[in-house]
Amino acid sequence: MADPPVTLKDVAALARVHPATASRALNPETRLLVREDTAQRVLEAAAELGYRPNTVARSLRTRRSHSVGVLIPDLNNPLFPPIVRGIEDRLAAAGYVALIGNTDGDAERERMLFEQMRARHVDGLVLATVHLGDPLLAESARADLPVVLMNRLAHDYSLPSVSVDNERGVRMAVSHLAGLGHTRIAHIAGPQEVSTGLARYRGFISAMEAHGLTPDPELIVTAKSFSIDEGMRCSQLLLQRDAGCTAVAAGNDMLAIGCYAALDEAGLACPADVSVIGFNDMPFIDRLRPPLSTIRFPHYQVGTEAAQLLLERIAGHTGPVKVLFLAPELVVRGSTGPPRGAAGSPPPGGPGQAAQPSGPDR
Amino acid sequence: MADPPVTLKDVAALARVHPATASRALNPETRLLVREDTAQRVLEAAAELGYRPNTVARSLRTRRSHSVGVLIPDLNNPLFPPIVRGIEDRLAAAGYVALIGNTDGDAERERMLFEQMRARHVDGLVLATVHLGDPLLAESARADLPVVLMNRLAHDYSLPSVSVDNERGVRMAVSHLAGLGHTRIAHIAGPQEVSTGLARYRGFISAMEAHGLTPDPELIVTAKSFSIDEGMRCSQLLLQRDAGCTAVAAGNDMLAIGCYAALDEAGLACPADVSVIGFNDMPFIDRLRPPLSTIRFPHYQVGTEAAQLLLERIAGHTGPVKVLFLAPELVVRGSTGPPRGAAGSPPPGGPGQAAQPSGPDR
DNA sequence: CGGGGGCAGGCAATCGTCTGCATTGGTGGA
DNA sequence: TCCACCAATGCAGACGATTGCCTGCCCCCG
Repeated sequence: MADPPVTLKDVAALARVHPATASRALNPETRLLVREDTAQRVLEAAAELGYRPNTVARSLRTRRSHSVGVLIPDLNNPLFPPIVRGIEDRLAAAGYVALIGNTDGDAERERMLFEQMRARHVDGLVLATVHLGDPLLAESARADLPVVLMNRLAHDYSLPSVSVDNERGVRMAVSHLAGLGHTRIAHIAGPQEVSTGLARYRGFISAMEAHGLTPDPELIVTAKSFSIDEGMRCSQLLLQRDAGCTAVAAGNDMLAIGCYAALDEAGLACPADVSVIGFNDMPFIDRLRPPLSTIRFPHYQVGTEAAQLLLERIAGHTGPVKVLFLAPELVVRGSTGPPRGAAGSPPPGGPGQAAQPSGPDR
Repeated sequence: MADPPVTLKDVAALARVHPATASRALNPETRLLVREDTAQRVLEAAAELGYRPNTVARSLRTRRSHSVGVLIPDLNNPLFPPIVRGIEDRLAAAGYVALIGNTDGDAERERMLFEQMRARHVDGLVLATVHLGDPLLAESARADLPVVLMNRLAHDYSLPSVSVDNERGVRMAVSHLAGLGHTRIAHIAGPQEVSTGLARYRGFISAMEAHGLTPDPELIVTAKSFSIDEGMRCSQLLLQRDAGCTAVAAGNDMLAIGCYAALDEAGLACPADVSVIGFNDMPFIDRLRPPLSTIRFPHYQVGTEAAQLLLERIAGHTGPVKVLFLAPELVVRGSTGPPRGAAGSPPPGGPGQAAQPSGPDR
């Protein structure tokens, strides 16, 4: 019933050559070691039999699995699907596949998955889960396992990584709000143990100062995680303090969603009472009411670039470490407007307005 | 620099046994062939050296890759991340990994990915992309490759599959709308080449009849794909026809989002002018304004069950084919209410109301 | 006419693990 | 005392592809 698997030996037999010759003929790298007509004969034989090389055997011999591990916090976070697709697409083009692992932010799970990946002899790793000073990095180095960081960075710049320019993104957000006339701008910061949370917090501080505004500690709350619940909790805190904030720059879109919920609950209107701006431009975030103004970055491209960098390391490119920062972009939608009673510029865009190229942020 | 990899031979040497014995001691299945104390010695040696079996070599020998292929249309469709996580989690518990492939609805891409999977000697496949009468199914059968269908079904019930009870789900939606007093209920049907689109369409027809309502062809539009754009196009068509519809049962949530956009554009309010109900209860769909009423089904569980079924087939369970239908559930949110001017029952729920157990749908 | 050189392709080892079969040593029964 | 038998372990051959090395063979030049 099941077809007997076709092996290299079968192909060789049909082409009347030694398996070794067949192997060489089939491999583009070594084809030139074989006479043109012989190679042709082998190729035909392979086609006729429907030969498919056994990747497993090949891997054993060449010590290349042509697979890479990808560790992310949670695929359910809408941020990741596009990134993962970027990775997978780029990898597929090079004959690689990705093994996805979800850590759920749990260090133990992360370690377990890491072991799993090693056992499967992945040729490299893309890590989106790294905490500042993660022990996995040292271990990967010891094992000579190429690693690329994504989205988050290690504390030094010693590893290839792809990330968005978080500082710059937040500056764009703050500039936008300040330009609308806001002065009491709050920040819901992400967790400070991960580089994105930290970078955006720093960006916020420096952007405020650059605009001659003093960041008020009363107006800064730090979330324990990038989640809707935490966004809500932090926003409630902010509202309770009653420090007169008219705009909120959230650490990411999830936190912004939580902020929406808190405003709703408090009977406040967005953007009439409080403007909100997010970060990431998650898929479907433009379908909220009001559509969320946010900082976009090219998710898919983060994935492709990360894969590209990793493939280069795997191929043995040993040049200087590349650290890529992709440019963020301000997307003005309906959640940001001038503060109540301001005689300033009119709201720059209604719902559904097209993205606006990056504003004057430096 | 790089650690020399620890092999079975190394472990055997340290434990002063033959590699074969070490192998048997390490494998729970065969451990009882080895004397207790010997096994213990081997285990200790393995632990001391940090031995990790080479999965590649093992696969070559046992012809089990401990990996399965998962073909889905597009990971960016929010429906899939939870399902994929379900699959991955269940598989991981059994020592398997998933290779994800995105077909983008393209038959050629699908075929290519299928070949890729076969080349990698996956032990089985989970297919969420099957078109009615897909040739891949025959091919998998020829290759003795276990297959589980997900979300969509083949036209006969000859393959293990996991799916939601679509007919019943739509009946629940229609019952809900009819119960609110709607009689002019439209349906935006999904593509009829895939079983979900077809089943929901049929469910709609029969549900209407069950409520003594005649389904008006004027009020039924078929989308070419489950996308926002198509939902918008179909809704516009519906509104142009001006056939007096007061409620729309969309083939899925994406189509419903498109419907929102079309209503917006036409200056109509939901649910005051037109009620809308979706299908799937996608993540974040409850954050729309108004929050979308919809039919929920347990995404994650679809994934775990599919993985479970596949693992059973892989393990050689050869019993009767299981076809699983998971129960849908009506989730009433803010997008459905009584038709304008109806003196009927008050709207059953405001925004954010909790899910309501399945209504009287039969 | 002899030897050097280069091209094609064959030979065989190897990657690390598993497993059918052979071998050992010990035990119990006739 | 001898043999049959069992349990525990060793042996060696796969699994399928790759690759360093070697052998022919032909050609060219001296």
